[in-house]
Amino acid sequence: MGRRGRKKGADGEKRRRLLLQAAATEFALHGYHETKISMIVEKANVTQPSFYLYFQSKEAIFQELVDMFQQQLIMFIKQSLLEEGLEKHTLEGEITERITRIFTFFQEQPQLTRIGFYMANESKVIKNQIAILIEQNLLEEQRNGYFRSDTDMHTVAESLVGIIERLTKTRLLNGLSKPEKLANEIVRLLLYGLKNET
Amino acid sequence: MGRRGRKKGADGEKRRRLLLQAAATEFALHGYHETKISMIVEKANVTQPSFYLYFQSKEAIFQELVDMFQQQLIMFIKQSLLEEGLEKHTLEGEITERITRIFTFFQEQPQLTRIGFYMANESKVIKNQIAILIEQNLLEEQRNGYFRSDTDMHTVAESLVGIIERLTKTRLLNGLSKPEKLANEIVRLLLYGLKNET
Amino acid sequence: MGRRGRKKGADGEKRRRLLLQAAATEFALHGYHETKISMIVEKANVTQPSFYLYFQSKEAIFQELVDMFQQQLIMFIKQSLLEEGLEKHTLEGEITERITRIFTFFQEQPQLTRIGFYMANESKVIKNQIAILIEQNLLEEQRNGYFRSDTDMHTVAESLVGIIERLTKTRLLNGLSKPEKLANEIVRLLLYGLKNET
Amino acid sequence: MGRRGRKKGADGEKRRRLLLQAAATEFALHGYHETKISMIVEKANVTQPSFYLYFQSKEAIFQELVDMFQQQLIMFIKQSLLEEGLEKHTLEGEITERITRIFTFFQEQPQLTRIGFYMANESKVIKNQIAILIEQNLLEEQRNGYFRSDTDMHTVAESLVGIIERLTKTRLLNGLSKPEKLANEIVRLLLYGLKNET
DNA sequence: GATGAATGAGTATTCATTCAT
DNA sequence: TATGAATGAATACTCATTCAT
Repeated sequence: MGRRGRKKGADGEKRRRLLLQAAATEFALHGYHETKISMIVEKANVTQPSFYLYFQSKEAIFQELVDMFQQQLIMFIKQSLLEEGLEKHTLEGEITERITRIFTFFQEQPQLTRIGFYMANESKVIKNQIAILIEQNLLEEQRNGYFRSDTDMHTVAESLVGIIERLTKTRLLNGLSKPEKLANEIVRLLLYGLKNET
Repeated sequence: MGRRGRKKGADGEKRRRLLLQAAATEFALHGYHETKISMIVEKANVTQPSFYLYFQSKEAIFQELVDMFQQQLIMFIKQSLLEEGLEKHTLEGEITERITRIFTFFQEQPQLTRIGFYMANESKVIKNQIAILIEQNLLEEQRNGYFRSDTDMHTVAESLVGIIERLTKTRLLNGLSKPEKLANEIVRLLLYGLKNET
Repeated sequence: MGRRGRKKGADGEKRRRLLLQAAATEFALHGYHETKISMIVEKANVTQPSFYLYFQSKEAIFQELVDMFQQQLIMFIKQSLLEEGLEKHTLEGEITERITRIFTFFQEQPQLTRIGFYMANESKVIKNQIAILIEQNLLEEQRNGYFRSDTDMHTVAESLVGIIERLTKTRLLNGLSKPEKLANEIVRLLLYGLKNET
Repeated sequence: MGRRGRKKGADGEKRRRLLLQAAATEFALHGYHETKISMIVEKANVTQPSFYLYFQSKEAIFQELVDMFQQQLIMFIKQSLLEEGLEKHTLEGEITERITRIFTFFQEQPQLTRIGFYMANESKVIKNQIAILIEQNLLEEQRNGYFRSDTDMHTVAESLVGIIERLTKTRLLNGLSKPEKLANEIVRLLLYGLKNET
């Protein structure tokens, strides 16, 4: 069951994970530049050369965290696409469910989210990918007649990403709101608008 | 015209502005850490020690740019509050106008916006202030019966900030959309929602 | 009289030369790897960052010394070619003169010689160039009938370079012999051989 | 066959030789400093700590290779002294034979030669020893009247070493010339010189 | 007021070498 | 005997900041 190249037993893997965890914490807290290798290794109780036993450079470990975020997020979304649609019978419920899941993922991975969704250069790409995914979904519903045909779904998708981005930061990651509640509020707003119907 | 501090004459002021402009360009382009003092002074055609004649530190000049953004934005918003409400007779028009103005300001100050709205630590505070302002407006309209009473205006305000934040980055600052168009789309979305009324 | 790019006054140039001199001494003494930047700056009475004010890297200053050696050597040889041939009437005398000059140059630049002729990667190229130059000279004399026609001048040229290389190290640079004497011995050996004519 | 130190068995010896061979290859190719222990052990398919089971340090293994070169060379020369002189009847033939043998040894041990003759600090000593040996031979022939009495045999010996040194590098080790040919050319040059007798 | 020159204090990275098992 | 893992000790290089003139 050779894990990764020629070396590293269970002990090494453990230490590797320890470093990744420490790095995640520090990066999430202080950002890339303000986080020094010395801070990471201190938190992981490891010497500085040991760090380079497991990671090529500071940039490399940061990138690895970003990749973890990205891959886990993609996996998470793929799974969501497979599971859902079965039980939820209303459109509103389905959309709410999808957004809830994204929030849930962010909630469960607060550090990776801070790093991959807010700090990395790739975060731009990641958000764009999400926006595209959302847009495709919206377009399908629009074709199915659920949404107004005069609305530019690209802008809507971008807006939704913006909303998620902001609420994640101001309400979710600090524990002020729960995924379900946030998703519900957003969906109601986007579906029905603010305007009083009277 | 006796204006003239202890030290710098008109020439000095010119140089100071030159440095601020150069710093704005560089910071907006490369971010805080990747921007070196040497890059700023080179762009401003000024020697390194001269820099410290006008600014205490790298952080100080960055902060000054952030402050400029914040103050100009506040001034801009205050003016908007005074001017508007006169001509626009519909609620939708008024809201659209307000958002348009924010976008317009961002469009006119792309570098300061990048710095003060996206890179600075204060951007968090700035966005919060905008969110509060928006929320207060929304709450008033809600009290006036224009908006549903069952909607949490805090979340709406935050959402709007998120939307503005994202669309500014992905559509406005790169010239893909104009303030009016963006504002219109947003307002329609938020007022009436996506749902097909049939 | 702007010397070199935009900056550096006389003071800077002085320090630059100081560093070059110190580096030459240290490199000649300890070789590239065993010479640390700290040794160079200490010898030059300069701080480490100052070093980087004048040279991009350790490799760069070493290369500069190598280039100096190479260029001075080329200039020296060119000059020799122009001057000589006028007074010296015998072939032997002319050849001796040329070799003497090379030794003289090495003697006057012992450190650069150690660096550029023995330590640098380019030394291979430099020696080859000298060998080619010598070979061309020998071939001409051969065509003129001064030298045996059955001798491979390429090998002779290479041999002469080998002789110069070794005698420079074992006799010249440590002051055991003088250029003239060495050149005389070599030329006599190469022209007439060892064999007793009886 | 009770040979067997305290620790290493036959397997150990094999490994030791493997390491020596790998080290020879790497040192010959990249030099001392650019060769890392990690490169040696990788080439020998051995772990890093194993290396230290057989050699005290990087310097030690390098030194061992240098010693091997030196001892083998001495042995080789001693053998040559015993064997020759019997069959070769002419002086020229005898000298040619001796030089041929040295070249042959270098050709058969290219890596050790590169290390011991060109890279090691001892190479200076080794070359000096060879020079002394040669000088003694030459002096004897001189006393026997074969060589001019007005020639400084010390310089001749040094010159011969220089020639061998250079031709080995530029013609022998890269396969451009064969020992016999090189030796012949050298001896003819040194015995009879370049000068056309007419 | 202006500048050429200088530097203190970091900071990532490397590598030979050695534990602990 | 063998090895996965660890590390002490350096080392080149950077950059914001400040003298001295």
